Amino acid sequence: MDQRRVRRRQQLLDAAIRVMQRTGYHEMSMQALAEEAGVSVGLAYRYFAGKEDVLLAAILAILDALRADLPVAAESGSTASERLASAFGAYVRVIDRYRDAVLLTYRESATLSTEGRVQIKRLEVQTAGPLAVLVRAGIASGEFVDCDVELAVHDMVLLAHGWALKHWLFARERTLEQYIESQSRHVLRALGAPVNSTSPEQRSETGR
Amino acid sequence: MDQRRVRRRQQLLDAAIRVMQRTGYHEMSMQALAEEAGVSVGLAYRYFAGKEDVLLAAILAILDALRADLPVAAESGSTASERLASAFGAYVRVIDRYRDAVLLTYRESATLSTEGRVQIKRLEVQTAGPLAVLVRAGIASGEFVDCDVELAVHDMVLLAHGWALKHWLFARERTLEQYIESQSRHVLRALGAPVNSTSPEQRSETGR
DNA sequence: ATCTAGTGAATGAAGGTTCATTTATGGCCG
DNA sequence: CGGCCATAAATGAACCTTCATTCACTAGAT
Repeated sequence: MDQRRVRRRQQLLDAAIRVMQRTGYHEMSMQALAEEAGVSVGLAYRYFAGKEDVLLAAILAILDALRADLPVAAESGSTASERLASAFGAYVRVIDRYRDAVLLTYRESATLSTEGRVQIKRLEVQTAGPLAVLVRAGIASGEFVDCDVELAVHDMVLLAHGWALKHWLFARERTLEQYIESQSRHVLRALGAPVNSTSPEQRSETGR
Repeated sequence: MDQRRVRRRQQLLDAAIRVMQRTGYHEMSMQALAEEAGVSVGLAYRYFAGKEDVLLAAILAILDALRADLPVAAESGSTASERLASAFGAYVRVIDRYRDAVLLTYRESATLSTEGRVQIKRLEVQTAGPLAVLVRAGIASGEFVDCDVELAVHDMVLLAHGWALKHWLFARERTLEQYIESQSRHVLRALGAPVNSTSPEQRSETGR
C-alpha cells in the first residue's frame, strides 16, 4: 500500500512546518517533530534521510503550495495594466496566506545544501513566470515603457514578499488590501503606465 | 586602558562576522570564533554575555556602518531626483559591501530576543530616514507625485536589500552599477518623476 | 601585593542518529 | 473461516558527538 506512505509523509511534513514556524529549524529537535506528528523518532528517519532533508522537503512543499495557488488570476482585465495589477494582487494575497511560511523560506534556505538551494531558485523563477508574460505583453502593446523585464518582475516579487518580510512595519497602518492598492499603483507607475485614479486616491498619507 | 578593550571587542566582532558569513550563526561554535579571532574561548566571554549577544552585536555593527555611510551621499545633486538617485545608489553600494552580512540580518534576526529585534527594527527605520526626507522634499516641490511616503521609501530599501537577497539572480547578467542604474530609473519613474534619459538608455534588455 | 587580561581543559546539557525489539498488515493454505 | 507466517511499519531507550559555559589558573602591569 502506497497511500499509507504518502499520507504519513504529509503528516510528518505538516508537523515539521508547524514546529518550525513556532521555533525555527535549528531549535526544532527531531524528538519535538516526532511528538508533534504523534509518532516515534525512529519513524521520521524512515521517511527522511535526516534533519536537513526534512527542512528541504518542508520548504519545497511550501513553495509548491504557493505556486499551485498562484497563476489563476492573470485572466481578468482587458488592458495589460489591469491584468498585471490583478495578478500582482493575487500574488500578494497568496503571500499573505503563507506569510509565516514565506518567512521560514527566507530564514532557512541558506541552511540547505547547494542542490537544495538550486531547486528552490528554480521554483521561484518559475513562479514569477506569469508576471513576466504580462509585462512583456504590456511592453509589446506600448502600454509599458521598454525596460529590464527580469528586474521589473522580480521587483514585484520582492515587494510581494515584502508584505511578509516587513509585515511589522507595513501592516502597522495598512490593511492587506490597502497595501496591494498602493503597491499596484506604484508598480504600474514604475512601468510607465498611466495610473488610473478611478480608485479613491489615498488622502494625506504624506503625514507621518 | 580602554583602547585595548575597544580594539579587542572589534577584533572579536570582525572574527564573528567572518565566521558567520562562512557558516551561519548556528553552526558557529564559540570555539571556532575564538580560534578565528586568535584568542581563547574564555576571553570571548569577558567581552560578550554569551553567543546570542555576539549575534546581536554583529548585526548592530552592520546596521551602524550603514547609518554612518548613508547621509553623506544624500547631499549631491540639485533636484530631488538627482539627490534621491544618489542616496539610493549609495545605499545599494553599502549593501553590496556588506552583502553577506545583510543576508545574515534576514536569516538570524528571528533568533534574537524581542528586545534585540526591536533595536534592529528601530535602526533599520532610522537608516531609511535620509531617503524619506528626500522623497518628502520631492513631493513638496511637485517633482514627485503625492504618494505613501513610508511605502515608497521602504520599497527602495527592499530593492536595495534585493541586491543581496536575490544576488544569485540579479547579478547573473548585471554589474552592481547597472543594477543601481536600472533600479534608480525604475524607482524614480514610480515616483512620477520625469526620468532623464541623459544616461545611456539600456538597449535590448527586453530580450531574455 | 593586587588587579586585570588572558588561557584552555573540564563540565554538563542537548539532541541527532541508530538499532534491537515490538506491533500491525495481508496474503495463503488447510 | 481461522490460524500462520513473512514482511513492513513503528517504537523509544541508549549512544555518542558537539558545543556553550565555567573556573582554576598564569602572566604581566601598576
